[in-house]
Amino acid sequence: MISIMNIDFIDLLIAMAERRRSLKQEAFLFHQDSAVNAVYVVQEGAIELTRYQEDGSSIILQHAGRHSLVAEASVYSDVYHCHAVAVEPTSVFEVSKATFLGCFREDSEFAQLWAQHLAREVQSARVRSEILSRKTVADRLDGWLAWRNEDLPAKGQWKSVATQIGVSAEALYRELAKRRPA
Amino acid sequence: MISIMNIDFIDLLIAMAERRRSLKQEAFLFHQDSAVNAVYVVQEGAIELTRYQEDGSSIILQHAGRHSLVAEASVYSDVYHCHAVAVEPTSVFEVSKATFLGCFREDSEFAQLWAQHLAREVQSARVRSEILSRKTVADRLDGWLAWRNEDLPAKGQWKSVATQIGVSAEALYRELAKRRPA
DNA sequence: GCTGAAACATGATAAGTATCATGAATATAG
DNA sequence: CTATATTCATGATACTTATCATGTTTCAGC
Repeated sequence: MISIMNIDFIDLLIAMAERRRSLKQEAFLFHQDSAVNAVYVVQEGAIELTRYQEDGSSIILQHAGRHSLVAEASVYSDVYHCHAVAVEPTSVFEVSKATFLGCFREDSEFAQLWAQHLAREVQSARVRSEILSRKTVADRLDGWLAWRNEDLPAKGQWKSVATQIGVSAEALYRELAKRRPA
Repeated sequence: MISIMNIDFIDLLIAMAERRRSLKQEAFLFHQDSAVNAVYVVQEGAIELTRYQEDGSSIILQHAGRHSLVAEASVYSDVYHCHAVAVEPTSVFEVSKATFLGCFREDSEFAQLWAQHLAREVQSARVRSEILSRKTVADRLDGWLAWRNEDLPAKGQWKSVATQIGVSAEALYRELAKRRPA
């Protein structure tokens, strides 16, 4: 592949950013049914996307952390199908939808990077599903380790791993203890 | 959006198909580390993508059922990073990678449809993750119902729902029984 | 109308985890 | 260096589900 393809799409988007917005915890980035005018990349903090149904039920669609693109699919919609709320103090980069779609149409390199980004997101989301469909903490941890085999564990970050693999921190500590050599 | 955008990308790919391949159960569609020359859409049956590590561990990357595109991310790779095996008698449509990338470069409508397809896949894979991170059968079923609220349940298909939400069929039947009015 | 296969259904048991509690080890700020 | 918060750690209990067993219903094909 061409060398230019190695640049990260998210970095590219950040470089293209036209604005920056800061949100207090609990503040909305956008509301369900409002018009889609821009795409956002989380600079710091986290945005949670939640869809509410008429019957009152709700479901989380995405938990977008640092350097995540918020609601990729919104690019292809006129209105948002979910609310976006900052779950902690958060700042985001903003690129207008017009700019984004313009680049996509005119710059085939940009289009390629965007598709590549999406394809990878698909892959990692699917892997997460497979990990979460495993029943025991041991199996899920094995899956997590098998997936990101390059960069091993994390120091002081096990708690966040617990969240990722959908188990309580306590259960993960116990599993880790079991694996520690005597 | 333009009306042409409503056509399904998968249907488009099927129409473009240059070949069709039939696989017996357990047959390989491709192997890890072999060159990527084509993309495949499942016509009938199912393909399971599994990645094996040096240490012997493995993880399922995708379970591609009818009308699923197999290993979207392979389009942006020279070699496959996983094995693809038919888990039942399966037939697939084949489109060469060259044709695919050519269309992407020259036909902006095709590119748009491809990105749109990927964005939707990202979304549904993320939703599945959120559902699977819920702990009880009741919560997962609620999530499943909240997600595909349009077309309700399924007749004679509850068992497959059980697989999707990662619970045993028995547990799902019990939950459904609880919800049935006296 | 049979027949075999698959879905549907429900009971009993074992296993694994969430949760609550409580405390030690670390880190971070002042 | 001390205060305070966070991670790390481990125990006990209740709850939920996987699994095995067994039986009923449904339905396509003959």
